[in-house]
Amino acid sequence: MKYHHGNLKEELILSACIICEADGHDRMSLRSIAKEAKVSQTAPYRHFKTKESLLAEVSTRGFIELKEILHNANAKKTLSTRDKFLEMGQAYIEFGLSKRNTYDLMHSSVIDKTQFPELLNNAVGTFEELISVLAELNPGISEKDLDITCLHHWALVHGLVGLLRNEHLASSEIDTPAGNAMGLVRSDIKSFLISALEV
Amino acid sequence: MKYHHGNLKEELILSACIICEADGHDRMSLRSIAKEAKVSQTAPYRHFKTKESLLAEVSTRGFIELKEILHNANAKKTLSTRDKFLEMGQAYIEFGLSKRNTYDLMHSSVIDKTQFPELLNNAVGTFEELISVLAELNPGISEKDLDITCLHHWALVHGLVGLLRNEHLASSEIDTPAGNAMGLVRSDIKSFLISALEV
DNA sequence: TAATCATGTTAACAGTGTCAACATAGGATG
DNA sequence: CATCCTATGTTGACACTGTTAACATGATTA
Repeated sequence: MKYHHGNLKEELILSACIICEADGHDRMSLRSIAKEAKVSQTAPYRHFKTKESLLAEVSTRGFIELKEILHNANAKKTLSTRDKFLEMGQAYIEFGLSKRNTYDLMHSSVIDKTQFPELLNNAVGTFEELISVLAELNPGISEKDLDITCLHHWALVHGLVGLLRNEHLASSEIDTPAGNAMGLVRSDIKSFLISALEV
Repeated sequence: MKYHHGNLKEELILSACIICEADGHDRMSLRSIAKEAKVSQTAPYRHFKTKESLLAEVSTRGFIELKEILHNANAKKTLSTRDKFLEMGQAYIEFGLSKRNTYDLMHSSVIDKTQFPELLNNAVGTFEELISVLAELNPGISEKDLDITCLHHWALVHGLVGLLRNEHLASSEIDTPAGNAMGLVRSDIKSFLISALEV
């Protein structure tokens, strides 16, 4: 057993990503991931000033992955602009629902993004992927209107993720208008987007 | 100093509401609110099985307050249906931004809503307030379409709250399209709603 | 009056983030 | 090659957390 691990920082981040997604960031302890890396409980402090800064790293990677997903959707050259836009919306929602807890962390207030510039940049970058399709979709639109339209659509998909994430409300076990609507939308996200975005 | 407090449960809930809003639910400790009530650290356990169930109470009250706010907006008889709808949207967003941390808790996954029926009912009830205006605004709409339209608008305002909550992104200190858009929308929520909802 | 039961307390447990003090190893410098 | 420095690891400790068990008190009720 060698004293120095060699690749501890990266391994801690990867473990943290897995545990955050599996259990939720609030149930992740530094000690448990240190244990998993077979390292003492304070070893992570050589690489991360606080728990928050490890979480910031996890969050950053989440945004990077999301950005890539959106970028890939946007890069499907066989699709029309409209379809690329729909594809991005759908991809966004699917990311939010499949990486539920990670998505949660990314929008959580436990991390002060101003203290982690790289995180902030990547978070803002999500917006820029959206901007690029929307600009293509609305030629001649003013910059201001473009920004606001973009925020509008971001809010829509972000909000939908937030509501659908709530399995309790969305579950069809509960026969309520809210539950029914969520069931319907969840089963056919694309149709919902088409009607909601009116594109 | 009397042994029995007399009104401990209610006082704990009120303290919890205040602390949750002030510091965020994750920074609230049972012990600290017990201390504030000048009671031993385990006294709360006579009234709440777990910390989660106290938080559930706080969340429930949040939904009740939100429902009332929406109901009041909807009850302004001098307004047209359209204006009542806009008023509700604006009231919803303002609640989300002013009761930032409470709103956070209400949509947090730390509470399993299926275990707290009253909470679940009140959460779902928010939807029903929205339903009622939307039904008035779209006479003859099918129930299914009504539910989905409602979810659509709920997602929009919910998502907007989520994004604007993120002061880091929204702050105009950062000169990015996202930051600019958020600044604009934040300063005139009603205009945004009018254009976004196209009503 | 006596018994019951809701509501309080104290003591303890395992778990947490974090810090200070110390240990080790490997690379840079003389 | 010897030495020192620095990055990276460890141990031990602190104050704090949620939670439980065992016990105390006092109001209600039989």
